Amino acid sequence: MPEKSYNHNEIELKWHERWIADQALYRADPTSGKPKYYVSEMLPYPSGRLHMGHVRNYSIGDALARYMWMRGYDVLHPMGWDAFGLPAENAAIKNNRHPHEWTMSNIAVMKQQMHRMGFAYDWDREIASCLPEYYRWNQWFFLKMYERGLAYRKKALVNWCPECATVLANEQVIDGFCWRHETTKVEQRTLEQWFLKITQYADELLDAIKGLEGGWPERVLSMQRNWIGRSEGAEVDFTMESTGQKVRVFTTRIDTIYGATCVILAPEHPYVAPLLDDAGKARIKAMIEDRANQADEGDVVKDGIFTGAYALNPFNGERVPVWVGNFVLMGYGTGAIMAVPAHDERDFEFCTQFGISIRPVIRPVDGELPATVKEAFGEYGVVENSGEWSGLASADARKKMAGFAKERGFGEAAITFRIKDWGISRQRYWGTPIPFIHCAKCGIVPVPEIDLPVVLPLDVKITGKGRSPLADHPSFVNTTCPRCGEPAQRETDTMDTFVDSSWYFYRYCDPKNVNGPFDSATIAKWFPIDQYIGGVTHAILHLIYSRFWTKVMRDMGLITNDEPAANLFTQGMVLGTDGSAMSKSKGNVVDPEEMIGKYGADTCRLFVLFAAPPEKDMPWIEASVGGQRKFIDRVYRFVTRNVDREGAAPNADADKKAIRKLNQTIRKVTQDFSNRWHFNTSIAALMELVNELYAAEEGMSRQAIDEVLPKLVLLLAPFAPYIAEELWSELGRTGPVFRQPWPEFDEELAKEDAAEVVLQVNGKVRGRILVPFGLDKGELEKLALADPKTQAFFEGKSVVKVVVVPDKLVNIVVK
RNA sequence: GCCCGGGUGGCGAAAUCGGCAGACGCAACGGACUUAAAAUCCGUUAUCCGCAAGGGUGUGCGGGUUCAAUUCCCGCCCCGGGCACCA
Repeated sequence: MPEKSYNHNEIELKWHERWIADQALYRADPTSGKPKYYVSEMLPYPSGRLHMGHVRNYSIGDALARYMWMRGYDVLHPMGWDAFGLPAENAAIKNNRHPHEWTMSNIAVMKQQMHRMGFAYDWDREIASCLPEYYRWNQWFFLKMYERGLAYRKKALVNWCPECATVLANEQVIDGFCWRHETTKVEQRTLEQWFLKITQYADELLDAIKGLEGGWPERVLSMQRNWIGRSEGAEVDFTMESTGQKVRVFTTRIDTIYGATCVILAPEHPYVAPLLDDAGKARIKAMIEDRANQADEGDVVKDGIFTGAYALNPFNGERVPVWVGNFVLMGYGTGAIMAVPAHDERDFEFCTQFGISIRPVIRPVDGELPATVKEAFGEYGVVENSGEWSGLASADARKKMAGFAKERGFGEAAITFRIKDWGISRQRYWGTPIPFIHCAKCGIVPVPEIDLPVVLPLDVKITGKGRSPLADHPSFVNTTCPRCGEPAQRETDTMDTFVDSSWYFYRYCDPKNVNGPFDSATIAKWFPIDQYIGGVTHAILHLIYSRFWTKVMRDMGLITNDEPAANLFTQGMVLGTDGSAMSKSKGNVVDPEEMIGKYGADTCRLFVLFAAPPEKDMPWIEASVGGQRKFIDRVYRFVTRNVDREGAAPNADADKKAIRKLNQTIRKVTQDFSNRWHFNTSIAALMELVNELYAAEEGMSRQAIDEVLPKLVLLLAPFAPYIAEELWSELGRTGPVFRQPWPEFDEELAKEDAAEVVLQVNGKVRGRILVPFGLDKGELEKLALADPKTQAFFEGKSVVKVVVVPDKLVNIVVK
C-alpha cells in the first residue's frame, strides 16, 4: 500500500475552516480558578499584513497558550494592535484611501492571516483600538487626568517631524531623527500642545523597576532607568547684578559652589535675548541651529558668548560673569548652570577655552588642593576655601549647603529627571480627538462626559501635510461652549496612538463594556499580565507609557495592580537573508503567505521556533525551512502507517527503547515549558524521539505503538497545531487536540538501564564503563581503577587522588 | 565615556547547578532503492597527524582558581544595543 503523504494545503485548510466555524474553542473563561493572561504585542506593518516578525512573536505566545490550555488553565491571549494609527494614515494617504476604511480592511486581512497561521486567537473579542467606542474611553481617561492635573496644555518647545507633519514625543525621536522616518531630521518648534504629566510618576516608575527584576529582561530595565534618568542635587538662585532677577541653576554638586566662576545659560534661556544686541542675537540663533544640526553627533564643539552681565553667588556674594553656552540644555534642569571648571570636565573645557578663571575647592581625602588645575577633579573629596563649609566631606556638605539655601530662601534640594512630560498632541486626523473646546470667553473647556465620544468625521480630505485635516472641517470645529453656550471651536489635535496602546490589554478583558473602560472585578481576575511578549523596540516607548497608565488607573481606584505585566519577554528579530533586519527598503522581506503556501503554516511555525532560542535574533534561511517540513512529513508517515498496523510480537528491547525515549521526551519538553522557553531544544528532542521511533519501528508491539502515537501527537500540538489535529483525528480521537490533557512522564520508564560513567585521567576522557545506578563511591573507584583501557594511561605513575561523581564520572589524578 | 547583551564547526545552534564540547537541524559527501531523476531510507561529517589502531589540538585573546572551566574570577580584544556636554 502506498504511503499517505502530507498535503499541507488540503489538511491545514480543512482544520482552518472547522476552527473558524467553532470559534468558541478558543474562548477563555475568566471565572475559572486558573486564569493566565498572555499578550503578544505585534506592531503591525502599515500595510496591515503579517510579516515574519509577527509570525515569530505569536508562535511563541501561541505555543505557550496551547501548552497552558493542555495544563488546564484558561488562557487569554490577545495580540496588540498598537500604533495602528499613524502608519495606517500614512499608508492610506499613499494609497489614496480613507484611513478608517483602510484600517478596517487591513484588520480583516490580518485576522484572516492570523487564522490561516492556525493561531489560537479568540477572534470574537475585538480590541480595535481605532474604533469610536475605544476613543470614548481614551477621552474619558483624558478628562479624568485633566481633573487630576495630569493633563495640561502649554506652549513649549516640541519636536516636529516634517515628514509626518506632526509633533512627536521625546521617546519618538531617535538620535534627532523621526522614529518612523530614519532620514528625516526632527525640527524644534514652539507650539501650544497637550501633555500628560508622566514626570509626576517618574520616581515611582524608577523605584518600581526593582520589583520587575527577574520578570523583565535586564536590558529593558536598564534602558528605562537610563531614560528616566533621576539625578539628585540642588537648585540655587544666583542674582543678576543689574536687574536683581534670580537665575536658578541646577547642580548635583552644591558643595563646589565656592568654585563657581561663571553662570552659563542655555541659548534658549529667556534671560538671554534681552541682554544681547542684534549681532549677539544672530549668533545665538546660529548656535541653536548648529546644535540642531549636530544632534546626531556625539561631541558638540563648545561655543559661548559673554552676555556682558554679572550675577552674584548667594553663598559668598561673589560677582561672576554670565555666559551663554551651546552645551547647556534648556530642556534639562533649569536651563542654566553654575560653571565650576575645577571640578567638572565640561566646565573646565569651556572655561579654559574662554579664559575664565579656575578655582579648586575640593581636595582628595588624602591629597592637597592643586596650585594650578590641569584637569577637572570630579570626584567627592573634602571641601576647602569655602568659608564656614571648609573641612566638610562632599556628601555632608551637599546636604548641609542645600539645607542652608532653603533656610535662607535662595534654593533647595531638588531632583531632576531626564524624562519629560509626554507630549501627546498630534496634528493628524487618525487618532482619538482630544475632548476639549476653545471658548473665547471661558478658555479651555472640557467636553462634558455625556457628550463623549467626540468622533472623527468621515468626510475629510486627508492630505498629510500641514495641520490636522480636522481644522479644515467646519462642522467638526464649530460648536458651542458647554459652559456659556456661545459659539466656540473644538480642539483639532488628536492623541498620540501610544495612548491607545497604553491600556488596550485592559480593555481586551472586557471589550464590550459600555459603562466604563472595563469592569474592575474582571480586571482583577486577569491582572497583572502573566506574560507580555513583544519586541525590544518598545522598551522606552510603549512599555514606559503603559506602566504610567497603569499607575494612573490605580490611583483612580480602577485597578489594584501596580504594574501591567509581571513578566516581559522580548523576542529577537527575524533577520533577512543578508543578515540585517527585514525591511521593505532593503528588499529582504520574506512574505509569510508565500511561505505558508509553499511549506505550510506548521512548517513556518516550527522553523521560527527551532532556528534559535526565542529571545535571540534569528536569520531566515529558506534552505533550512525544508528541514522542518521533512520532520513533519516523517511524523505524518510514522503515525499514519502505524495507526492500523498489527505490530510485532512483544519485543522487550524495541518497546523498551521506544517507551523510554518517549518518557524522556515528555520530560524534556515539559521542563522547557516550565523553566525557559527554548523551544528549539524542545523541538530537537521531538526529532530525536522520531529518529528513535524510526529505528525501533520494526520491532515495536501494538501495545507500544498505542502508547507512543497519541503522546507523540500531543507533544507536537503546541508547536504544529494543524498536523497535531489531523493526526489526532487519524488516531480516531475527537479534538480539539489543544484541550486534551498534557501527557505525563514516568521517571522510572525514562531511566536508562545503566549509568555510563566517564573515566578520566588527569581530566582527560580515557574510557567509559556501564555500571548500575546508585553504585557507591568506593565500588565505582575500584571499577575505574580496574578498567584496562584506562589503566594504560596511569601505568607506572602514582595515583595522587581519585575524584568520584556517582553515576557520572571518575577522575584519576596521577603524577 | 557610562550601562546592558553577545563571541562555540562550512551555517543555525546544544551543553539548564563546575563534570563526556558540538545534541538537533541545514549544507556537503557516500551507500541502498530506481532504467534515470526526485522523493525516501541508511551512513559519514570540529580540526591536525596517521593506512589504521590511536593520539594531539580546540568554545574571541592572555592569565588565575579547580582533580575538572564554554560555564567561576581578573585583565584585554571584537560585535550588537541603549544612554550621552543631563550639570
